[in-house]
Amino acid sequence: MNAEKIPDIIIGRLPVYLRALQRMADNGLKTTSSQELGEHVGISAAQIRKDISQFGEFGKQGTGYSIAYLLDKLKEILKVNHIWDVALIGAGDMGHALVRYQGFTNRGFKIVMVFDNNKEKVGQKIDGFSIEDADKLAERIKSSGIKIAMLTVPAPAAQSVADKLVQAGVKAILNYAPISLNVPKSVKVQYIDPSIHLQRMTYYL
Amino acid sequence: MNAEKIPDIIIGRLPVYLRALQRMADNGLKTTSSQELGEHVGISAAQIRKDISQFGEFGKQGTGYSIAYLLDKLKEILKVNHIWDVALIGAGDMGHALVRYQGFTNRGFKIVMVFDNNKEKVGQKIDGFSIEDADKLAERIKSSGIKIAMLTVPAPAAQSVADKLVQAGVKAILNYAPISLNVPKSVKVQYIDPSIHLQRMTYYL
DNA sequence: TAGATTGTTAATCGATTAACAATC
DNA sequence: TAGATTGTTAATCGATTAACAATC
Repeated sequence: MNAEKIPDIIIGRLPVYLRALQRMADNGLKTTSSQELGEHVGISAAQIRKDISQFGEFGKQGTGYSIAYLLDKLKEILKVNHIWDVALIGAGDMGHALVRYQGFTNRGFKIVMVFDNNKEKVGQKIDGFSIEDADKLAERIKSSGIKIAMLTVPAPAAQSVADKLVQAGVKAILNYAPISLNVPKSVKVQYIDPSIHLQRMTYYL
Repeated sequence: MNAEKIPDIIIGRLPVYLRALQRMADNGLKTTSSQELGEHVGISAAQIRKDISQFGEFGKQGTGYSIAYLLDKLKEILKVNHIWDVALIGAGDMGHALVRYQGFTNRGFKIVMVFDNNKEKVGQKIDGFSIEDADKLAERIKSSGIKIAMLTVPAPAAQSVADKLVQAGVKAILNYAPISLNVPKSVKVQYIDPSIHLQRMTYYL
């Protein structure tokens, strides 16, 4: 693997390649080419080759890429060749939907704790495990060594919860609250806000 | 407004500015500067000024931007100064969460139809309105003139539903299914896949 | 072998930043 | 006025594409 710094924009495309390759594997395909993969994900073949080649020589001239091998390599690069425990904060509708979501299985993640600050919800069960008191969040996350959290609390609460998560050692936050979070540079944040995504498209309508 | 083509990457930042400005307005602030706005959203002041200046001269030297005025202008540019009707396809957990989501109000969107292909779900109510039969999707969307859809169906069904949506005149799809969609260039797609977002961060852990 | 496809280089294209005159 | 901040230009930086030798 290349020791130089890989641009974040390339890292951002790798999960998309991974998802498409997994789909091909599920369909029983054994090999693919940058051309074919590119058609699936809507990215040029040249760019796919360039992206992949940042990490090693995983293809073969003439025949392309072994899907199984490239899958392994991408999982290793993205560190999803093992399962990450994830904490979820906010047991509202969105939190419930994420707890029940089947799409984390086989993609490297598992929700193992759910918190809410509403005392009436604490102790209730979602899909088998109990909602815990948000007051215990820092302590529980720190002692369990969890590095990834998903934030599905209302916007006004998001920053203060994020501060606690950072304090507890969380290094990656998937933020569903519609607000930009202020965190140290060592902590990564990804944003999911359906209104933002929709507004990105209405310009073109 | 500038007639030249605005890069998509700039369009993508405008909703983030809009969200931050709305928050400032809600907090009673009247004016802001590119510096201050930049600190809120994590973008350089120079870039914010450059982005905004693509569309006109909305600021004043010495005092910055009127928040109310810039909000109006951004809403106008993004065409969210009126409410768009949205169709939702897939009444699973995620679909339910989106129907109940409060975050579309005041941001330009309203879900007005929900479809599912499960005949047992058809006719059931979510938050006051009935789940409709997915067989009627094309017809209903076409006759209502809806241009925006949210897709919360399982991955294997997503492409064929997307084809029907395109056929029915939909021009913007917010896709929650974990698969890249193939659509004509005139149709915009935005992707929300929590596993993809998480995998984008694990590289750095 | 002949055909296909990689990995990589160089050229092009596009985005970001720094700096500052204009001006509120 | 003096200070602040915009809009814009030029310089820098970074990403994408095209092309092709290497080679399976």
